[in-house]
Amino acid sequence: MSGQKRNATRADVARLAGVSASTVTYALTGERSISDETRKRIMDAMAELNYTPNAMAQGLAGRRSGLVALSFPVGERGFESSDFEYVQAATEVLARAGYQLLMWPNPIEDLDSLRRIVSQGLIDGVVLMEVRREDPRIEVLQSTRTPFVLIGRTDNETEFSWVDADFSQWGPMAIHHLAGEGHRHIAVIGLTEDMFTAGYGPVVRTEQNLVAAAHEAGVTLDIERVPANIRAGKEAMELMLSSATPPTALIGFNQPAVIGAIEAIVSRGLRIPEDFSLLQLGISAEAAETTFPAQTSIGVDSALLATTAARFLADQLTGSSAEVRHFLGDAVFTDRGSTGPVPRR
Amino acid sequence: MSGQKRNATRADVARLAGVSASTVTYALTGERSISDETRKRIMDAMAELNYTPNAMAQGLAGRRSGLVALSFPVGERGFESSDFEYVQAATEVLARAGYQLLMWPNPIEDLDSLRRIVSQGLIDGVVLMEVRREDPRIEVLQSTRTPFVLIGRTDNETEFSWVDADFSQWGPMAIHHLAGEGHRHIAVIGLTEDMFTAGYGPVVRTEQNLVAAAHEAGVTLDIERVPANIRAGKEAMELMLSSATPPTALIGFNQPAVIGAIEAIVSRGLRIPEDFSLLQLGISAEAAETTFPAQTSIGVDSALLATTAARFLADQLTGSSAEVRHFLGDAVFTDRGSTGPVPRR
DNA sequence: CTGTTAGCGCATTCAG
DNA sequence: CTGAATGCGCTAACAG
Repeated sequence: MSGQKRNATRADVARLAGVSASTVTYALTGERSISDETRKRIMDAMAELNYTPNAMAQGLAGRRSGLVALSFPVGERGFESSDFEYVQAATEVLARAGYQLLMWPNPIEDLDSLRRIVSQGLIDGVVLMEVRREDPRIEVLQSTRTPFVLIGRTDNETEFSWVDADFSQWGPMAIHHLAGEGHRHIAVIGLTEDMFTAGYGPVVRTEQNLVAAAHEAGVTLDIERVPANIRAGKEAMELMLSSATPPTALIGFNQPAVIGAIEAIVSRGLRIPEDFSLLQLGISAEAAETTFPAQTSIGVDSALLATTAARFLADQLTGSSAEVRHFLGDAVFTDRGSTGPVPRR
Repeated sequence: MSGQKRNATRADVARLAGVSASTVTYALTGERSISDETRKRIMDAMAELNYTPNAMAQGLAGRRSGLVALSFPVGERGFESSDFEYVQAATEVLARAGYQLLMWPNPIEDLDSLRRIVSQGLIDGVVLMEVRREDPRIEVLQSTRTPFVLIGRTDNETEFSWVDADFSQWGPMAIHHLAGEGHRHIAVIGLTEDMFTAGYGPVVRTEQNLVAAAHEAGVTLDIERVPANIRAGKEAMELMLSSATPPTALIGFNQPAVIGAIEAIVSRGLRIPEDFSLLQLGISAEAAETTFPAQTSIGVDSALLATTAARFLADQLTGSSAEVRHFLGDAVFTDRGSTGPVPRR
């Protein structure tokens, strides 16, 4: 048992196959034609030696590492169960383009680490998640000339490629659905403004469009903006339900608060959806199905967003498209049975 | 505007500082002593040129890449909100040891990709999450001689380093707490057996210890094992509550099912904790606080586990400890107000 | 305390 | 269709 100390190198393969080292490279890349005969010998030798090209050497000699980083600042809001859809979809698309996706968990503020890792020549491109309206990571990537794509938008929408949900559709779709069921007085539980402005830029428009659509449909809105916690949602809902003309439906855009709202609704003896309709915006499937009752929702196809972002980046990296590209994902309605016709009184 | 085409190299720094190239390296690593005078000149030159060592070249020439992969098969159960604690803690510990943590999202079954990435010489070590009782990734890592540490245990506990929760403490701690509040008849909602055996190895012991502790404390147990979904939990709880001698407390080890159980409890008009006590095992803080009411729980300090795992691996990588090491994290009780004294009838 | 010299494993000219 | 020669940027002996 000598124990193979080191991995086989290209030279080992060349020797065993009886060809020159560069021929092995060409057999691998297909950059120039090779006789079937020699190719087979080389393939056999590679298999026998269990050869894997050394990524460092490839990276040094060539210009690319084959690595793409997904900047996923986990501290930003923790993980959401749906996030894995993004990751899986992006991983797959990039793999087909010859790139490995690695998740970079460091916080948005950790710009030094980001600058370091992209300056090191380790990373060919970056996909940014949890994008803020003004995102400091962008300057780092631009100044290091690193290709990148955003999942989300900054205030500056034109300069770089991004994909995002088309929030403008959400409000009208929600109103249309509930108004269609006869609801005329609808409660809205959103986020407090500071949450909005912090990073959730385009989301602000959701509410604007929602208000406009309500006007148009002749629906009265009772809007509460509360912090993202259960208690706040419960209190807000109790308040609205105890008004002289209580709402018959709730549009939520604040997951924890809606859980509190459900509690308030149920503890009043109201059944969902028979007595009260519930519709939530922008919630992951798992989160929507983890409450009781499950929540009918309007959101975006996360996997589609991620796939598109990955394709944008891959095209940029392979040079097949250098232009700035944008993509707005359509709103997706998912019926989980929490809405119904307005109750007859 | 010439536009700096390429990044500055070590040679550029050496030239500007008027020293030899290797001296620059030593100034960086501190592997040998350097006069303050020259060090300063070198540092200045690096700053002026905005120099960052090329990771590929470092990796090729040296033996290490400085990269550690966290095998985090996201498809396994999606993300849990608490997972980011693992990641952050491990990232930090490894950063201090000079390693960058990257998350590797590919599925457990994707052994080819795993083999490829570790054979490429890109990855110095691996931390495995979502460990199964028989985990195929281990063979790949062993055969490629890649250092690794498990978060979780396999059936084979002795051969490799791991960290894990000390599940054996959970049952007794739960019984002790509830018995101390006077509860004598306790419901248990666990997972169906196939879920156990699939991957959740040591967890089986949790129930064994729980049963033993109940015997000792003179507590009667009503155990239901159900699939991990809301409906199953609701039905199980309704069944148990409608028995002749209904339980006064619930120990849950099945997050979705407990949500259903809460629904069943509340809809009977029972208040938590005044009329009924609820205690859940192994739940993340966020999940526990996202339900209404929040759930008192017994679990493990995830960050501590991750920190320890990272330290084990770092020691292995830096050679400061080659031995196999194990760590069992103590049970942690977190009171969120869902348990109380048994109601007087 | 500092400089010189070999490679690390591979991609890519350049020749044939 | 194939081989030989250079160099990617750096580490680590080896020499002072």
